[in-house]
Amino acid sequence: MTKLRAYDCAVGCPVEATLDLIDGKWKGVILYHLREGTLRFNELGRRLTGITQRMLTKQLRELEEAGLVERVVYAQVPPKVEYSLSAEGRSLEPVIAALAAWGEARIARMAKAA
Amino acid sequence: MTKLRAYDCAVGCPVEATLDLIDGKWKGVILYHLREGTLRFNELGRRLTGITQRMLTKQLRELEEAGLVERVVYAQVPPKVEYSLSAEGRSLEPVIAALAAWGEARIARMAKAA
DNA sequence: CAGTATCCACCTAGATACTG
DNA sequence: CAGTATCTAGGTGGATACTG
Repeated sequence: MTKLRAYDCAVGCPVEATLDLIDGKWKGVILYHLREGTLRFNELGRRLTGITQRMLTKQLRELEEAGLVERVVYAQVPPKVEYSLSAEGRSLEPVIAALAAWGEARIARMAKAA
Repeated sequence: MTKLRAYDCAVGCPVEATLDLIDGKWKGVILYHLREGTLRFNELGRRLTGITQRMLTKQLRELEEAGLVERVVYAQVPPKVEYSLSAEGRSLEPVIAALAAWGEARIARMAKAA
């Protein structure tokens, strides 16, 4: 037993709750791109450098399950599937914007340091 | 080759840049707790339900290397080590606050839905 | 008190190939 | 077009024991 004592999880957990949803290299960026509007599966893929179809599918399913993204399938051939932010997802926009703004400032600082 | 084409990484990457730094279940929460002031190693540990010493050490080292957290060692027995936000870390406060605020609202919504 | 040192199970995510 | 199916290397993080 080296596990540290636990006595106040509630404090700070909201941060974790949010991060859990937008975690993992892709979700935040997906949300970022969907802010601008609806995108089809491959349109989104093209905006996410290096992601595989498998990963994109997985991340979108998780975002959908979290209620942040909506998926609309058009019954046609060739298939057409559109992804967009749900109301809950749009409520995250200020958070995504904060992440983006800070990231930009940080990148600028790093560039200047070099 | 199923990897999707890449042609505009720069867009949205700031989000990823930020998330990379506060990623992984603990860092965001650590930053959250350090907002309130300097904390010693075990004080911090007690606030992070279920974290092991190994993990806490690792996360703190990474935050330190990212320049977000400062570590001050007092040459005494028993040891005393204090952690606090650096200036760069403090610049993240609005972001952490946004994450926390949204998380709280989300948790409240979920509670009401049940 | 504030860590190190090991060991290990699991998961993540990439590569690749195939399909309705 | 929008996925699914497999396989797998590597990393993440947990458990546990030990220490200056």
